[in-house]
Amino acid sequence: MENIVPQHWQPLPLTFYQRANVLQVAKDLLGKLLVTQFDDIVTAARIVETEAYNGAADKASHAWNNRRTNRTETMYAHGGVAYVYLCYGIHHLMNVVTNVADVPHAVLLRAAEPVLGMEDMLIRTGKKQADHSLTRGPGNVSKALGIYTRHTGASLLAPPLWIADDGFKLPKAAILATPRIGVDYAGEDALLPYRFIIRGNPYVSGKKA
DNA sequence: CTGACGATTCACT
DNA sequence: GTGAATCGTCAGC
Repeated sequence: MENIVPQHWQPLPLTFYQRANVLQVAKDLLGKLLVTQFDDIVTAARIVETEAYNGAADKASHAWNNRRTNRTETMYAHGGVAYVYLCYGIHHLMNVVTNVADVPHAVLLRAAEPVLGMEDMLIRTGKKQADHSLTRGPGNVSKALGIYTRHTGASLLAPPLWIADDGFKLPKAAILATPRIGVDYAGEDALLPYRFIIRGNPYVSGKKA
């Protein structure tokens, strides 16, 4: 059975992504819907964990010190596109590029809660039964939604890959800021509270907070 | 061209 | 808690 994208799911506008404060965008992405549609297969999940990467000033970022390589070039695109890269040779990590062109801000999507297309997520991940691990952790999110490195640079404003607002309101008190995961190499910047989670959500990765 | 390694995950002790 | 999986990327020669 194929799923249909509800009409009231509105793609986030370019202005959402192109704001100057990547921390604000990372917070505002909580509660929004990450949606993919490939060959009429629709899957969607509500974002419950994000991490901000604050451009040239951020030692944890691929774009620290304005480091520019073939891989990171997408981070220098205008806000509103995807930056997807391969980690450990296995995992495809999905980021949202923010701000204007040549400012390499990005938000890593670390966890989500399945909303639509659970059956197809199970097929993609090879799992037999749904549990919280299905879309917990950035590698798992991409796998469940069918996102790969070939989607890097793709627009987030329309199918096949986009982020939508369905009217869901997240209470401000539900947002918790913590240090980022797996960035110990960044020295003091590893301590910055640039990770945002929905408090108590079972899909959030990492140890209990 | 070569070697080291990562914004991770999972199985296993 | 520990270690393997697995390959594109990047610095260095």
